Amino acid sequence: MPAPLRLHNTLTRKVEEFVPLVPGKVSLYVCGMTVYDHCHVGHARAMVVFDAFVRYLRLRGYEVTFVRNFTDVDDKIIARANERGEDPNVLAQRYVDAFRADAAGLGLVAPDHEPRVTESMPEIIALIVTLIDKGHAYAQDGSVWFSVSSYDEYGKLSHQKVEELRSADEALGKRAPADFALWKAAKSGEPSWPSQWGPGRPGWHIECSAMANMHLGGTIDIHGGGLDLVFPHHENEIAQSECGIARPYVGTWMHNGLLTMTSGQKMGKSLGNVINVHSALEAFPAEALRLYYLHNHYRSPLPWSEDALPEALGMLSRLYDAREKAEAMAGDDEPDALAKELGPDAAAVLELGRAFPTKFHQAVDHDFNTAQGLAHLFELARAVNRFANHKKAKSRGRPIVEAALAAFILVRDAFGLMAMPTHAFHSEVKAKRLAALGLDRAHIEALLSERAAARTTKDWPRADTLRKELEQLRIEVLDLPTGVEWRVRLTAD
RNA sequence: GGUGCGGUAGCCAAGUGGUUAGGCAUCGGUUUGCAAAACCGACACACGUGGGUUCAAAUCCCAUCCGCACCUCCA
Repeated sequence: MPAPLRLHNTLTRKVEEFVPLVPGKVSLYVCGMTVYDHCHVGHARAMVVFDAFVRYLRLRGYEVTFVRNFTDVDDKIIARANERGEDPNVLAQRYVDAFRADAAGLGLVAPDHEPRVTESMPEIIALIVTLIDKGHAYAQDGSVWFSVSSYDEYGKLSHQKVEELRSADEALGKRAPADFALWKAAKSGEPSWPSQWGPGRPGWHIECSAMANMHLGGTIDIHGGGLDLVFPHHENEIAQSECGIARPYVGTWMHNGLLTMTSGQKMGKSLGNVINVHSALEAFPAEALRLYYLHNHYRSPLPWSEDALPEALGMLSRLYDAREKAEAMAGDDEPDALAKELGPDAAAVLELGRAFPTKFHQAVDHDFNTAQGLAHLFELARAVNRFANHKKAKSRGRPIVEAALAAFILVRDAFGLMAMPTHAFHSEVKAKRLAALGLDRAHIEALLSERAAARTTKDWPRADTLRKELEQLRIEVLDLPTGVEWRVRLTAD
């Protein structure tokens, strides 16, 4: 039996027990990208949060069917293509490819289905026909509109009142200001598909209703997306689906908070303050982004700043280094007796490691509180480090840290963090930081070997001069018992 | 104007009425040839403000101030 979870439901605005329609199975639909530009670090938050959520559900024993769409026909795509004198389909495909590269870079698990609007046209048209037949929609001059007044629960997700809504697309043949397009009559030069109302294309919201139904069936357990989609997108999806397919449309609505700039404003394409995933991944490992997202609660706004990724990378290094110390320990004594012999720091690691799975799940089962789950891991890492200072830890400590090592594996499986061997992590960090700062590896290595030579002759002044020279290049030299290591400093000067 | 979310130490931040969450920064100490990392300690009587309920409030209630988002481009 999968573990019981509690999730915040936007519909009720409460954290409630999650009960899937079919015990043990979860159908999950997440709104994907509208492919008219690169994926930025705000999109990536939604992608990573739901990626980790899928991993966690599976770890907890649920059989998950995960669908994430591409919206590849849309006003914005057409507008962008016209600006550039490019075919909209070619432009959309280019950004689909770019997204796939970013998704791979971020280490996202592949959805079970990744439907595209252009490949779902018969289902979309069929749904519109049903809505017209049932009296929830009307055709006018080659377009089809959803009649909001035909659905008296409209507004239940976003708590908007129909009378309060401003109107857009006025004078296009709508009967009421709040009505929204299901099908847009083609204008010249736009991509279009034949239909009984004439050539045209789907409105923005209908595709998700149709594609969710195609791949997951009438009622879906969880629908996710960014908070900014609550209105109008998800509100309209509910109206379309509940009038045309099934009620309820969705059991639990999950919305992630938005990335904000330090000024408090959100990051948005329209504000021109975006950082692309691609450039973030050139300078930082994907796990640093992942940790940055997951060390906050998914529903909170998340401030972006220059320091966000360096700080997250520092935190990640801390975890990797603690794990490495534990991995390096040997010994095969009976753990409880050994803990008694080695003292309170050993006993603390043993106890924290053993308690970890319970504490971790308790935190994360409660509305996916990844921040609190990770806090427990940091607590454990500190205990490991403290214990590792003991003289006998390296030769005999392995049984003491065995449970702590299992904790790192648990977090890896749940969140996709700590998935690399430590040396691979550090060499990826080095490569990316060197590239980002434009540093020359050969030059650094020459300075390092010169310093090594000075140290063998105990020429300390020369060694220190070289250390300072390297420091100015942002290279930190570590004289470890196992040999000389070096790292690229993360923080700004 | 309408609908929501939020204000927790220098900064970010979790908190599900009852024992120092966590991270980052700065400053001391241990350690180190010098450093770094790590550990220990300080910053720390933290919860926007004013009332109320309670044996007990960051948490519940009322009022109030401030910030942000959404109200047909948005993850």
